[in-house]
Amino acid sequence: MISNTLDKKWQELWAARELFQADDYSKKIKYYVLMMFPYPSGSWLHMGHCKNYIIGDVISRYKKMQGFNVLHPMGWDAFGLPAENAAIKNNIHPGEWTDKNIEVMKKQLKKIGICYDWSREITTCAPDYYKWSQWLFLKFLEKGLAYKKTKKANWCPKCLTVMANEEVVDGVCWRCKTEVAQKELEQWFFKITDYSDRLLDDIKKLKGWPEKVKIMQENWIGKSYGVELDFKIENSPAGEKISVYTTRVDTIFGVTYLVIAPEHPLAQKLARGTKYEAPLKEFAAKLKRQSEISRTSDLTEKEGLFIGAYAINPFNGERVPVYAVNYVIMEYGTGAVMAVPAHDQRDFDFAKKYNLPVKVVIQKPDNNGRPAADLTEAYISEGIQVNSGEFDGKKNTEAIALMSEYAEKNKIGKKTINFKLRDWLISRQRYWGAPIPVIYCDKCGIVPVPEKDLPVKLPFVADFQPKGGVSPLAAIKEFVEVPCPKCGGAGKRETDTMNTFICSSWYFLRFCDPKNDNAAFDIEKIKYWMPVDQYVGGIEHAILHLLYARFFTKFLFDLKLINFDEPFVNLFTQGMVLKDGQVMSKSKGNTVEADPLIEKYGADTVRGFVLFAAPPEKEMEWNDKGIEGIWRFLGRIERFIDNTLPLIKDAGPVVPKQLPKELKAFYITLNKTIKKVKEDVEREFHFNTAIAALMEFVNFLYAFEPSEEQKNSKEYRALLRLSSEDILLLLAPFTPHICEELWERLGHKESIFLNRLPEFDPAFVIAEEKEVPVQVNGKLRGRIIISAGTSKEEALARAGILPTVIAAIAGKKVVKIIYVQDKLINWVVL
RNA sequence: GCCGGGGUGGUGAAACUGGUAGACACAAAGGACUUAAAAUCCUUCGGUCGCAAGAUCAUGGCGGUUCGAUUCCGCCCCCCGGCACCA
Repeated sequence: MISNTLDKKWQELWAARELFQADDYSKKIKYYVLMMFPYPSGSWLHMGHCKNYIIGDVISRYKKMQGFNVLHPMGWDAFGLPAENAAIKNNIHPGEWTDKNIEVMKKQLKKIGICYDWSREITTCAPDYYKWSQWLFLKFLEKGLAYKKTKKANWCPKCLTVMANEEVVDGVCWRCKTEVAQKELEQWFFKITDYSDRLLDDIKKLKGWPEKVKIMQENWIGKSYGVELDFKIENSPAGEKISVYTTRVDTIFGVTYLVIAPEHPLAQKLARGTKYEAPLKEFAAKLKRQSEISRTSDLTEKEGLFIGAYAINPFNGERVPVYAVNYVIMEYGTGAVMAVPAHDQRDFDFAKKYNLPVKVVIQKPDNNGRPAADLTEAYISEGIQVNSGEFDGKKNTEAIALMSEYAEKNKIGKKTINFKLRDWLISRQRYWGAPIPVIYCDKCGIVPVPEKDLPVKLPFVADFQPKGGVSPLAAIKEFVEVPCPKCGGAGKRETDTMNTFICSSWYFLRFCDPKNDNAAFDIEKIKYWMPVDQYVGGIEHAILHLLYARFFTKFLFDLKLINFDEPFVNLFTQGMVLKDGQVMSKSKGNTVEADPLIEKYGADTVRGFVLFAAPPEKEMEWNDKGIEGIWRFLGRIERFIDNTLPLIKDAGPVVPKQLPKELKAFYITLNKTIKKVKEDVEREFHFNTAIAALMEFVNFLYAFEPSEEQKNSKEYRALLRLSSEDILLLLAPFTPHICEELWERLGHKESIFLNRLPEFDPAFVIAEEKEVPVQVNGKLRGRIIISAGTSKEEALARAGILPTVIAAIAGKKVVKIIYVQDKLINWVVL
């Protein structure tokens, strides 16, 4: 009876009754559960996707059955390169390709019984959505947080566009895995670095986020406390100084040379006109050709050359040579570093190679004045200052503070904070994205497109291939050539489009008010629905999307457009589905499609199996061996209810206090099951053990044999009916179709989802009889069954007569008896 | 290298604050029903010894704390994820 016909029947009824539509401003408490919306890639849904949406669906239905006003929307992150590539390959418009894919995916989501409020569906490539993405861009521009600059940017030679640092993973493009190159280009940036501190500090507020994700964000932001110190250049008529940044000012007396990035303007300037000029130029040129990854990999051998200059250590006046090296990068700190080979591994490696002196200034606590020649590696741990003038004898951890103060007082340096986080590069040289709404005018400069002219619609183009670092839009004359909105003179439209992460940085807000033509969203609706109570998605977005979404939220909070500054209260990152040890994905060709399984077993079995196989946060290696187990389980429930239907059709309510002993134990088993299922779901979504508890209960029902006189008693019949109903209610979020169906067979006219989950009766969750393990010296020697609350004396008496216990104690001296009421008895003997 | 998370039967996994290790399933074996098969129902199912009662070993390895450790502590091995010349 479990079948696709059944799936279809209920899916249609749910849709027709608008059962899962969220109600703005309902008096019920709201609950916003959101899945990271997908890119409509057109691949048939595979089990990896399904797991994700099934988890969200269970949460959504469960919350609904707890009486919440649930918002569970779905949309499409529909701008992006695959659509464009498909367009180039198959000569189909990206929009058309995207729409088709959305249709397919939507149908599939419905087929596994996911209940979204489809009336709120949004598509980021639709003008009524990207109009507001553009509007948000203008807000950033207005506040000075969007700016243009020329910078060496990450360039993907395959996608033919630039990308943000966050999109470069292990030196390759996160999407196409091509090695990323560097290209000097003028680009649009969002000043996310203005929010570095808040993005970092507010991680504390994210109590409902996995520790792992928070740590990843923290590392990405990469805040460090240090000192910037000025080293004067010896014999420099212009009074040049090299500024270095260090987090280890305590090692300043150990500086034996300075290292500077070869592209540092000062390096070039100091070498000018000397015999070092030419080699330095060559060295810099060589590094420029090298990709960022091979340059900054710590496997790359350290290389460098003396540039002919000496610098003076501001602490002790020592004269040290300046080297241009490959291991210092211009983008971080000041682009120059003081080298302390004794206490920094990189400097140590370099010093060994070029025979530079090593001077120990931090002594290991357990080692008296170890000579530098002895060091086989840098000593980077804590210790005591030596060879450090007036700071000798101090703990280095204390010296850091003292020496920072000293530097500030003597005006040779200042305390500085550095971040690894860089500004977000948001322009892309591609067609299928939201056009950046600005116009260039020779007279007025960069002019924002007036709000009334939004959206700047993507024009229809024939050739989607980007050319020479510019978007295909640049070839559309009608698009590019527009009058300047300010002076009316000749203007040129920006042809870059926005990074798609912009569209996904605020979509959760649009779901609260998806049809608004006058604003991105209405503040009152936002106040009602936001923040998202439960966000669910893949760990792969731990930095990219989640950091950007937090940034947008804080920006909108500052504009007073929203009333909270963190978007997601709870975050759940589900484990990926693997096949042959690899993430399931279309490009790898290792997908297991959901469709055939749904055809064979129905949606409920597929859902149940995915949930039962492992806890949801854990990654699972796909194997459909176990699917029969869920199929049988659902069959057992159906048969049980069908078979007992004559007995329970008109059964009355259970009156717990009047139950005879045997049935009371039955009732307690039911209550314990309710408690366990709800606890497991509410404690980190452990659906697997919740389902196992229900299986156990069903097994109990099959095994239970009432006595002759109870068989047809009204108490027994009431208990059977209650059990059947509670099983269905508890199981409904997991396997909704069969539960609806059986609920109906029990005689209910309304959807099961309009009912509350059962509550357990706290007076009936403790079994009256307990099996207690009996140990001798912690080793299990037997078990006794006692009624709850049996006294210590009686329990010991009962346990003490067990032959195994007598044998184990015989001839030994009893030292102690451990007794835990109703739980454990343990004799300690010598 | 650093930071996270793991390592439990043939398999997926349970064991929530230290208290009966392996719940619940899959696979396997046997049985019942059936002309037969499927479906269903019942039984067995970590290793070794034993007819059995039971004994003994067993949660990556070695130690420690404890009456008692999958759980706490120390050291080590392996796997997965993240970060990584960031000064």
